[in-house]
Amino acid sequence: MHRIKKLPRTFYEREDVVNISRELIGKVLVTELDGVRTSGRIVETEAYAGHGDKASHAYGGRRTARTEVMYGRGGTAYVYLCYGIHHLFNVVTHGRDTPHAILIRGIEPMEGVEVMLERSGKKVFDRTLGRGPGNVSKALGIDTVHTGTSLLGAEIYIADDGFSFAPGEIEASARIGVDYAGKDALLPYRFSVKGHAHVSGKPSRT
DNA sequence: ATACCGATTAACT
DNA sequence: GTTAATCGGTATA
Repeated sequence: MHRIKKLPRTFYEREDVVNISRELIGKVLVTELDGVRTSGRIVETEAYAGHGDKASHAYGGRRTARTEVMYGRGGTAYVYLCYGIHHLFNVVTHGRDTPHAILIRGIEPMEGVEVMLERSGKKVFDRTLGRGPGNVSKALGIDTVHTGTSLLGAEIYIADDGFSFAPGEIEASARIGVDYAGKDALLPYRFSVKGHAHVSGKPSRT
């Protein structure tokens, strides 16, 4: 039985959100809601570097009821609704008053596949389960009521099960859907496992 | 109060 | 490759 270690507060409360973003690739995102446990390995992430990052909701120090969570401690969930339909799950990093966050964009389903299929309204397992940020939340049962939830608690957390991808399997690229961010849209803040089926976008070639 | 828009997805042509 | 769906957040008055 492999041992699973929940990531500690110190993992999240560090300065370099981009680096943390890369480190999250290969970790396991777990939700345990209403006694039902579902999990998946993170294969795609994007870093949002707070006030200095035009693509971030907290750009320029913007602070509203929605983004308030990002100004809290590292190790907190920031969930919001996009396009009125999709719940996007983010991990808040850095300490108080520095609104860094990491969007989880893709997971490879592990435990509770049946439940995830049901939540996603799918009949059979395929690559779209857990592929793309909206689908990640749907599969894991995360929605906006979970914003502000501590990742050190029992409901939602990220763990290290000892597995890791080889450095060469992880690639950096520009973030998705942030064209409005000008030059910040070009920053290589997106990390993904090369050619992995549960990474959004076209299959990457080597 | 009202108006515009989005860290997307799925279903089209 | 293109586009409709859909509604809370944010800005503006």
